[in-house]
Amino acid sequence: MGGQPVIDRERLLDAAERAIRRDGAGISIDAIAEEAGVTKPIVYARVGNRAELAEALTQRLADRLTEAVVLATRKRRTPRTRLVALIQSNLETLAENKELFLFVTGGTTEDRPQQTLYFASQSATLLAKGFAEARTKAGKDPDVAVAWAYSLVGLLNMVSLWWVVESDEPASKVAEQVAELIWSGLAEISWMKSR
Amino acid sequence: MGGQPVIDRERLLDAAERAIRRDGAGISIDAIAEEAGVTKPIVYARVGNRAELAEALTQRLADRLTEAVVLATRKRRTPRTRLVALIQSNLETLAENKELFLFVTGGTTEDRPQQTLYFASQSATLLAKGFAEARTKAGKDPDVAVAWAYSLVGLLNMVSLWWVVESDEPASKVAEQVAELIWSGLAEISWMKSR
DNA sequence: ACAATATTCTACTAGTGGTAAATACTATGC
DNA sequence: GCATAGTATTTACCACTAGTAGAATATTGT
Repeated sequence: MGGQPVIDRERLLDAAERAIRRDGAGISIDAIAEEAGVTKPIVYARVGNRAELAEALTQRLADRLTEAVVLATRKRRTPRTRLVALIQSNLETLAENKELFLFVTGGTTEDRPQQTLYFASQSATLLAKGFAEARTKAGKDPDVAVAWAYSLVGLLNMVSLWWVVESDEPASKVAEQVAELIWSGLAEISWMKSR
Repeated sequence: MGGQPVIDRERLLDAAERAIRRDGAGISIDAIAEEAGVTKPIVYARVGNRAELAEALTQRLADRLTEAVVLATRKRRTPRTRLVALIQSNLETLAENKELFLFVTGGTTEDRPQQTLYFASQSATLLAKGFAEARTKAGKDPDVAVAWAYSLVGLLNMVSLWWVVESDEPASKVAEQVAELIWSGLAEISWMKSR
């Protein structure tokens, strides 16, 4: 009784990714459906409205990101080199998934801020956990963990966006520069004369 | 020959701000026109399309932001307290202009990433200049300045977004926490065991 | 009064997200 | 083999928005 679905949710998300990669973040649901070889209502039946589509792709991108980061940091020995590797793999992964990144954090969904926060929280919660542990172990207040996590995720996001869209420098160089900031902070160079 | 314009560009931008404050970032151009007591084509004649409107409001918000920061940091003596003041005033100003902030960085304009970068660059170029000077003075490579500037702007943006949308903590507390990270960096607590 | 001209509004197009109702398809019971 | 029940899919539509062309209106110089 009844026909078989012609395409499942994962295939549809694959098609959505392809379409976004090809036509950019401003893609229409119709175009995604066409890429998948079906019509619009199918997309709504499988993945829901545009916000839910963005959410699903956010999940994918976040997974891809943490996977790459884990892979890249695993080989490094010292915390400092792990930090550089983390940043660099972040840059490179987001560059490889540029349009998807822009769709996920930018898309044309009404509740963009929520979307951005959702994307951030995927990475931030992990980080926050690590921070809280490390701070506790170091005998310091672990309360800073959440704020620090969002800080770093925001930092990485913006640097990635800037680098992907505007910079020509190699990822390794930018990663090293940013690592220097995150690692040592601003204390060394006492700037801020008036501004 | 010919009548006087019924409303000038600045008044129109004022009206746009009011409308956004009232109805949120997803506001339509029609609604903005209505708030201004005119019709849509007037908006296009005065400020251009949606992207240009966002750009103009971005400029306003960026100015407001730097003004507040300058005012807040002026009273502080030490670099460290100035940093805290900078962060806190950033948080508070963006909270006061919440919907405008969301419109500017989120809006529903097609080229959102460009828009976000534009907003960021408004603050970042200033910062970058300061960093370059300070680094040179400290005898270190000033090449890091741009990456650092975007890093900090991204950090501030995300922390602000998170704080404005989700956090209940007082601004002063979050500002202090974030300042600690930016000031001293991660070196102290050698985290990053595996992740 | 009248013409020239700037200004504004009305009315429209094109395209989007989203949905309801009609249609095509497939497996089963007889 | 064939009707039938139930599901998958599509067609056709609505509501809304960005953006624009051209009609209508008001103002001012002569």
